[in-house]
Amino acid sequence: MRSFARPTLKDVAELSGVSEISVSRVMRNAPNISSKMRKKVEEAAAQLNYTPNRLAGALASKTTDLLAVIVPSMSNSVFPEVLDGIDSVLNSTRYRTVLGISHYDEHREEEIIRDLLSWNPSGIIVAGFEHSNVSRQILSDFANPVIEIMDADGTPIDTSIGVSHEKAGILMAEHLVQMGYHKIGYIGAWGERPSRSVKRREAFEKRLSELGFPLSARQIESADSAVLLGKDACATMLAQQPDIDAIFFANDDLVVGAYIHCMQEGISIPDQLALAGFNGLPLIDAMPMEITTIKTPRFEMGTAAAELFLERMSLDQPTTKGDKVSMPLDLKIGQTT
Amino acid sequence: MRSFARPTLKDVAELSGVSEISVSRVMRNAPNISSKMRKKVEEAAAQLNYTPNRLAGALASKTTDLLAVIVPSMSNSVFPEVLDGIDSVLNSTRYRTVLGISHYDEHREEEIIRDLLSWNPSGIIVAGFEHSNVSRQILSDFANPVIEIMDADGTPIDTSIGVSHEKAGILMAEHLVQMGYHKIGYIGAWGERPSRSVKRREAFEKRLSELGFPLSARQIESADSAVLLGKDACATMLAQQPDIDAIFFANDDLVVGAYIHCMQEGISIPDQLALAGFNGLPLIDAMPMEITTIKTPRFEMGTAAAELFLERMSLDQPTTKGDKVSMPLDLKIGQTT
DNA sequence: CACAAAAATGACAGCGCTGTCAATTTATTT
DNA sequence: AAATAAATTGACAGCGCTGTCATTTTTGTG
Repeated sequence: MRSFARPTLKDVAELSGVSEISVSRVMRNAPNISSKMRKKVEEAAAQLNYTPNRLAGALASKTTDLLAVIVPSMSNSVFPEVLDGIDSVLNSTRYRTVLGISHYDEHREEEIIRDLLSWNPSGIIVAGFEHSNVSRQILSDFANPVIEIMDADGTPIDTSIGVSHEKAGILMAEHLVQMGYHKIGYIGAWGERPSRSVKRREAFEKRLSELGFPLSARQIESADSAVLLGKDACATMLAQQPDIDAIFFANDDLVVGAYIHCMQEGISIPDQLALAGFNGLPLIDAMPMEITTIKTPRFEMGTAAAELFLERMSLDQPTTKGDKVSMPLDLKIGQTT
Repeated sequence: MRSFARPTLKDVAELSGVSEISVSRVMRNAPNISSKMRKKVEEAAAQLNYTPNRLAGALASKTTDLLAVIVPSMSNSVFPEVLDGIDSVLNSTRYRTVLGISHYDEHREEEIIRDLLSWNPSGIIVAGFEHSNVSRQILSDFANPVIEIMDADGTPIDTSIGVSHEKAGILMAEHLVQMGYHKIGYIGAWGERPSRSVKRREAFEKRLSELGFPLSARQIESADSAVLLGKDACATMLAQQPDIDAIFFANDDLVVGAYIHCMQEGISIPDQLALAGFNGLPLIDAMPMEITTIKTPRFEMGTAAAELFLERMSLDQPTTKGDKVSMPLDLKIGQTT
């Protein structure tokens, strides 16, 4: 039995000679407190080193200052950046983040959703529109804001903030064809589990076909996206189809690996092979050559989601469903295409 | 007023015709429950789609299933990997992580500690031994496990799990001198705020001096460690002191930037300049050349911390202070030294 | 200065659950 | 079958706080 010998409201009330509820009001900065009262209570609280028990407060008020956040992965900088964005907005507020990592597994996501919601968070942020049916049901029933981030091509349960991966695919298809590449390959990772990368690739392929140059090679790795994986995948694809003249990668770490592979093998970029990535990770800024990519606003999706959450919390009707925010993509044309 | 029309224990109790406490027992898998009872209750719970309110449970039992985790940064893969490690252990348990990011700021760390502890977590994981006096006091008074991760050179408040940064500095000093480098530079970042990097550098410098080749150049950047920063910092150092023959970097992303700089500038590695990093980030595995670095067990520090936490929670006396765990470092000698 | 209105404070119940211990039922022993 | 032990179930209070509404004090007005 762990002991929390922490002082309670009662202790502060007794020491300062006022009622518990008044102490509660002072601690919460409620209105209509005389400065005399405030001073008395604050002194007593300081003397006892009192910290409110938020659990009790949350139970009594039926509101927690917790925001549940479920990310699919921590293995590249995408979601840490999103979390950083969320935190940057929340850290000056009373809200804290409760974290879950789903590892791109719908079933685990469902468990985590269930578990996190049992803490009665004031809202929940999840990635994408892809959830198990049960998850979707639970989230629909949840009385507080549900914010789906990262994607913009789909119907949100409540509110979504993200980018259009379809648009990204189309954008890149048009760019590559326009630059004169006709034998184009695609390399993905993670077994393409987040459906938004599937959407992106399919839109990419569709647009390529429309433009008359259907995809020449497609390779989806099951491992996590990583620089090394991109290097190997690129080598494999080139070995199988040496006539490929451009490759679009599902993530920037892959394209960096491919770039390094080409440097090592003396493959001239973009003459022999053009390379393009996705996300605009900080990593690519350091490469000797500017790498073509589509920048996604990861940190900003985090901040936007957190701000939207705060906004909803400040309304009378936080229950009112929100809408769908599509954030801009930025095709950064570098020297690799 | 947000409504949680969620069913409660009482609802389940009424539907199944038993007492609330029995429902509670079934939900918690308490011992001594007849299978008849279990079945009845579980059916009723399923029918109502009942989820326990952990807030109430936590208040009543004075134990939460929350573990507070405060990391200093999300801007490179170090702490995401640690979090991933923590999560990998915790996700099969009932414990959840409440996250705070201190941005290497003691004052903010203090606020976050205060805030997170008000949720009565069952434990807290913080980075390093460097805390404000108030933080240290609060953590000492905290009745549950306090685990300080990342470092091993210091006195833990309660328990620590980390690597010896002093040893790392010494290791690298010896390696570089042994390989024949005598004009050695050091490049750091983040304004060297986490004290463990200071310790590492100082041990490095001390050992170099002892070996007769004191540090020739030292450059501490104030920005966050990043590939691009390493590139620029390396360029600056070489411009100022072209005779430097080896550089030890505070983090691998810096060394990768420097490596790319050298490739771009035609500086031959390791003949003209030797490079060594720290951490063993996945990033360096993809470079055309094996980069010398000291691998730190980041994911493992996360798992070890979480396991230690679980172990403490399963004891009768989780209050008993733990000890100090020093995890091994791995000097990976590559082709850049 | 009397009186209404506004501000400040307090009493009380209860949020949804669990710890404790008592009461009941079932199993075991002689 | 009676007596005892063990397993199962329940009653009750209370965790530490806040919502609601009642009460007291202060302020403002004619």
